[in-house]
Amino acid sequence: MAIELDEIDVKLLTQLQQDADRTNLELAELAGLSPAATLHRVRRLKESGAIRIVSASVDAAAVGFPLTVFMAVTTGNARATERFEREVQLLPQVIAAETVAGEMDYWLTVVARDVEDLEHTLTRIATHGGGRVVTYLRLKQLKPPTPLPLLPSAAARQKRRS
Amino acid sequence: MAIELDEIDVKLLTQLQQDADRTNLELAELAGLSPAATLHRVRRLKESGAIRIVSASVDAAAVGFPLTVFMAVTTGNARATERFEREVQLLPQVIAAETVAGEMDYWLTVVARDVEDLEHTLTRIATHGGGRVVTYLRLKQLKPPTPLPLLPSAAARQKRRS
DNA sequence: GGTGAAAGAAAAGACTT
DNA sequence: AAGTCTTTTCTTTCACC
Repeated sequence: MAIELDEIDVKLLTQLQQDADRTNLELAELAGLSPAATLHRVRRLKESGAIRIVSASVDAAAVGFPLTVFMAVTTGNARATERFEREVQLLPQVIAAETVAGEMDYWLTVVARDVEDLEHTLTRIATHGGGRVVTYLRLKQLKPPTPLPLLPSAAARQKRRS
Repeated sequence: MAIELDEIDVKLLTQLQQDADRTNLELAELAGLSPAATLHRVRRLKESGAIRIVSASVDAAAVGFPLTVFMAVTTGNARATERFEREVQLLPQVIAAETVAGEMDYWLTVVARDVEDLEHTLTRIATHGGGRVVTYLRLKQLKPPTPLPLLPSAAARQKRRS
């Protein structure tokens, strides 16, 4: 199931999660590998699906979205759920949505230019299948996204020993 | 406050949020701009802080973390809060944390290799300042992270007209 | 702030160990 | 699977608009 990673893969993935805006040469030096081998490894990590995408993280507040709100939502019957899921896809202010198991059914990330914009999105959700909706206004990042605490897989360690 | 963006900036930011793993040449073509001008624009967007970081998004499940859990947490007094915030920074399984205003005080993203690993993290949080803790097991992505619904700023539109 | 051309750097590929 | 070398391609800088 899980992709086998050796020490070098772990190094590469950890670096790339922190900063993917480096040249292959810099990355090679950080990993203690030749540039060609590094290129090959990184390509394999992308092809295997370990690396999903490389993307630029934009500062929402800096580009006109001072409000970020997290919303926990429940839906009722199947009809409401379907309506809700469709609305989530349609609303551009909903920049991410997850299905969850627990006290609520969905977790949304919503951005807004101002309170009016936010209220509009909230209303749309409430009137399109949203049942109970709990909102949390994002105040600040306490811990900015960190790399996954990766470890070389047992198989990779074994391989290295041989 | 907000950085002024014109139509081209919006195009570039939208593309880079979706895929930053393109050459400057490809990006230039998508934006309808010369490679040199594109390079200049992107550098400015990074320097201005509109682009925070460029990073690789790793598939947690694919690299050995089949469980992702969101946790809403409240803390009690100032002492508990301080302990909690310290613990969040220390636990590598907590890969992101936000301070929020609303029914709860914090929103955490936690990854785990198995149920035992998850239980360990939960216990650490509960015993280090965590008050009420509500967990939501992530089932699936309903809407994968989309680019911000950016618009050219009024000033930039004005400029273009002149 | 944009364009176009030239120099420098990096990535991709073939071959060797 | 990794290292070296060569070719190709991209990035970067500069002068000019």
